Amino acid sequence: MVKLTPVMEKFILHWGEMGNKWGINRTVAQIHALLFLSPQPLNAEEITETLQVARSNVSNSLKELQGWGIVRVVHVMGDRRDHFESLKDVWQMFQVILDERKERECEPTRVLLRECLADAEKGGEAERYSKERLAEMLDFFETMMHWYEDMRKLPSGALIKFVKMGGRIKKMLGLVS
Amino acid sequence: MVKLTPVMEKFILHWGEMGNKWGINRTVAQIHALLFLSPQPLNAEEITETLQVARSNVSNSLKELQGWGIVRVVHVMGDRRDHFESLKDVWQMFQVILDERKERECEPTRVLLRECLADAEKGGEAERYSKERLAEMLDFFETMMHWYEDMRKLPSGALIKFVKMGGRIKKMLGLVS
DNA sequence: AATCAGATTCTGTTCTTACAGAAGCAACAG
DNA sequence: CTGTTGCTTCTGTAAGAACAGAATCTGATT
Repeated sequence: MVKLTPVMEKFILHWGEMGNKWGINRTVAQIHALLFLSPQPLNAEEITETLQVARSNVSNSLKELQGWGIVRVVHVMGDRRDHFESLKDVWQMFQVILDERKERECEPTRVLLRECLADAEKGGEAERYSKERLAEMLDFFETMMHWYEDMRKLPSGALIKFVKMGGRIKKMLGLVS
Repeated sequence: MVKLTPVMEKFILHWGEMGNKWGINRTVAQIHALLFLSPQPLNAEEITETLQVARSNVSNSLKELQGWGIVRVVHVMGDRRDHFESLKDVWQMFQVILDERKERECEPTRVLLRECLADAEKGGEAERYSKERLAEMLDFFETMMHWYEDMRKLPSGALIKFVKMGGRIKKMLGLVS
């Protein structure tokens, strides 16, 4: 049985709320928070007891988290049960989440926008204005997604350094604009 | 009465689903999409008819959208009714949305993480590991939020140019790292 | 093969959120 | 002052998501 410290509890609850606001199931997020804070991998039973939710719920939530790629199964010697651990590197974790949301949500939107624009071609005058607006929207998506892919490819050290540069970017922009 | 073209309908429905996945009410997102695609501001009645939802629902959703700052009221000469229009500039629109989510969701998380770390100080050994993990998490939030604020401050033209540079950033990084 | 531990899937319940329609309120017009 | 228009708030209902517990499945052990 995992005894939650006050700090752990506080964070886990908040993370659940956060998840909720971003369209992620509350207990899924809580389990993620728990695994993130746990020094050792936990098995499903332990999670059940610690968070006081049904075993089945934990099972499904863990599957979801594995689907996102931020939790994985590990095995402990002499124990048949699956144990679960979260990615611990925060940068990597968010990168994985962003990758996933890009594929699941942005990519389909990009496709749809392209379709809409193609349809709008055939629609003549009636679709003129929509076409304009959606073209801008598509441009935005394309641009951002490309940009993300470029950043994504950087070795993670370089990326972090880059982001941490913050304000100094301005000067660089001066150089190239 | 606004007659939806096939393209408008397609986009509005998709935008509703999108919104949903990101924790935004489906009809709120649909109304936003409709206003985004509408060449003229619409009044509540027109929205009600076009999307086939209750008047009250439209009223509340519009308030929500105004709260986010991406829809505003305008008035038409000789018409007492409020009319509503969406921001039309996509870049500006997403900037506003990000600003808002940063304040509503990221900022409180940053605060909470700071609190957790302070609490963890007093917690002694029991909180050692949590402290480590949460410190990294806080660092991530601080870094990203600062970075966003820096980018945010750029004149929008410069920002767009910057993002559109995409891959060439790598070279610049080479320069400074 | 039978049993057991562990994990998943299924089913019905509960809780939440979204929503329609009614009622209420405010501004204006006659 | 009264009726009308438009908007918002309130209330009950309905749809959907989350969830507990039961049932089922898997595969390891004896």
